[in-house]
Amino acid sequence: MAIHVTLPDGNQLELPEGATGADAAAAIGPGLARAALAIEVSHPEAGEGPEVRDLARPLPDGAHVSILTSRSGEAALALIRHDAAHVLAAAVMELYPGVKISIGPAIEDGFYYDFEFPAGTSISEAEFPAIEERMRAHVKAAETFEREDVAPAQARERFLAEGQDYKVELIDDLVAAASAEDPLQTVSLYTNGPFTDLCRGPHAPSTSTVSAFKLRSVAGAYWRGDSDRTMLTRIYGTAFFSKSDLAEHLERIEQAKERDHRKLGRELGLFTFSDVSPGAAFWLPAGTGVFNALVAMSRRMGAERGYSEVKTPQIFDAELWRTSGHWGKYRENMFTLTVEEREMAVKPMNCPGHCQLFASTRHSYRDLPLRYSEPGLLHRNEPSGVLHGLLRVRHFAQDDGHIFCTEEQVQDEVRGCLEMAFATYAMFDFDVRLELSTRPEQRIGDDELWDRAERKLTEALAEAGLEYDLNPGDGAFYGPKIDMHMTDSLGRSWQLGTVQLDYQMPARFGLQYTGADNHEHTPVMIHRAMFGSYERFIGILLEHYGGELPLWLAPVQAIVLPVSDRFAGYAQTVCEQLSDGSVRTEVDARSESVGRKIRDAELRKIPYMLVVGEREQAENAVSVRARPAVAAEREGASGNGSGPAQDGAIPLAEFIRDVRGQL
RNA sequence: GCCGGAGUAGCUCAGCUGGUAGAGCGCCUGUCUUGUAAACAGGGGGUCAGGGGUUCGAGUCCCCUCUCCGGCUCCA
Repeated sequence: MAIHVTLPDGNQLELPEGATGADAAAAIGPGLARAALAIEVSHPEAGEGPEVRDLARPLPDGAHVSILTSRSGEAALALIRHDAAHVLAAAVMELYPGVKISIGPAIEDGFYYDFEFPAGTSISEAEFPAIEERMRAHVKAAETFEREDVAPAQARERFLAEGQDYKVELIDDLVAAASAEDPLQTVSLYTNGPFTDLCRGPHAPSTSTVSAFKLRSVAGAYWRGDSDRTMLTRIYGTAFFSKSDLAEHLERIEQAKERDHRKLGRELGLFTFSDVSPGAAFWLPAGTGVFNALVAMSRRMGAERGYSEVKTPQIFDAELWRTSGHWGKYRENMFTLTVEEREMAVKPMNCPGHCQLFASTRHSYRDLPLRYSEPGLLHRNEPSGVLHGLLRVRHFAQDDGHIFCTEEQVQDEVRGCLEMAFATYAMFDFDVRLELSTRPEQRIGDDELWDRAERKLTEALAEAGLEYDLNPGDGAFYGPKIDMHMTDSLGRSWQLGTVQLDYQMPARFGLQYTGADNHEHTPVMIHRAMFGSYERFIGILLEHYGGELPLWLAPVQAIVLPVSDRFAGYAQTVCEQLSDGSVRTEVDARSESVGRKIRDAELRKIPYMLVVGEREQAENAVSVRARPAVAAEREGASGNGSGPAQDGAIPLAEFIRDVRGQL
């Protein structure tokens, strides 16, 4: 009997019955046989989707197969990273007798393994060299990964005897998860050298492929992600097929550190942090300038779209938060205080204040939609461990807005929010990805209401012709939402704006409007933000642009550099004329060399450097040096793609006109 | 909040097993009067995160607190 499998090019391969992936590779060619790591098998007729399997497993007749080698991209990398996790566990078990192992998967960019070390043993990066040395020994030994399928009870007994409680729990859960009609027959064990692990697989034939690896960091991680359970020690590492790929990856990480917004914020003099107010940025003048430029943009765009800016208090009686529902669900994250025996809280969001505003007067359906905006200052008492630069703070400002409208208006309003969001993001070169989050398990309101709300969001997305990912169950407890995520220049994803439908809060606050039927109705509330928080958005922008902000956002847009003290007067004139033309300009009047002034301006990433001396003064001109990104944008610039663009002296009036055209 | 690590001048960091705190850059002053990424010289600057302890003596060892960093959990 022979079996037939189909190769990716459509050709059929005939193999003896019982042939394995390795046999298939060998049948195709000896080179491939050597390079093969695993095999992707799918069996469309049997309804079996693609699955990566060990080369040693027999192939089913009629399958479609594809051999994985080091050139198979992410799937192959994930395979050897998982191998590396086993090698790590093997090394750790040898070095630390009594250690308990839990799980060790491949992840994006690498792998980890979670351990419970014996009491009194703690691991730090100082131990990495010793662990890596043991790992290298296992790799050098080219230990084969042997798969064994055994009865769950047998595996359980084995791990129980070894004191591997986490493995026992995993087996128990696997057994429990299987149905009574279809009980779990076997679990698979993989052994490399002295180490055996409960593992679904697959693995490469041997540890020898894991040649370029590095342990990266150590961290705590809760067993099964549950904060009520044991904190395990997680060791992170990464692995590649070649030393050069590894080196390149480590280099990228170093470059990312250079773009860290916390570092850039300090270097560019934008903001600072202090022990006296953890989780809150102190904005320096330059950073405040960036902040205000964004606020101005938000105000302008809001005004163009029928928003009315409002201002509401920072501190409210607890009663308001009881009404909104925050007191019950969110109290731990609010800053509370007692004022003359009244319990009060600093606002963590603006919506209840806006509801209060709405309730302050009577409304007719003719007033709707009513769109309030407020760059509101918020405080949220985030747990200390989660604070992170500008990206996770306790004090921040939101470009917040709330729309009160009739149910019939919801769809148009949601579409309007999406339009505003895309108009906002168009100012930056982001790729924006949308996510629709639907009803969570914990929710208020009946299902009919949720059906309607979700349908309205879906239809608004469809009308706007937007693609989106569905995120079932991730909506807010009061309504479904559309979240907007961006991918930055380093490929990381960040959540920015949000559009949330809320049928609950208006009802809780007893908000009403008089309809055309002369009856009272409850409005629908839409919560929306484009930036999310200004702090977070600026942090993301800094990392995205590596600190080189677009011209219109740069705190200082041009700096005038007189070549000597004699031209300070002319420099001042140039500065004033630019400032009059709304270009944020400074003069570097220090008695320093031009080279020095250029260097300092470059380090501050100031878009335009204007050198002025004898010739410029005589001709009422400036010599322009521009940072590459800005030069590329500016018409007529002589930038050659790399390096700074330098024009000869051009008339000051012409420069001002050009720059204003760019703003 | 949890696990681990760290905190020395404005910044980046050095300071071996305990013996009265150092560099570079920045800053200030003076000289230089500068043509596209760092002129030269001199000077000021630190309760070594804060508090407690051990010791004849603590930046260094121990304990507590705070903050930061890397993760985990969380982000309604």
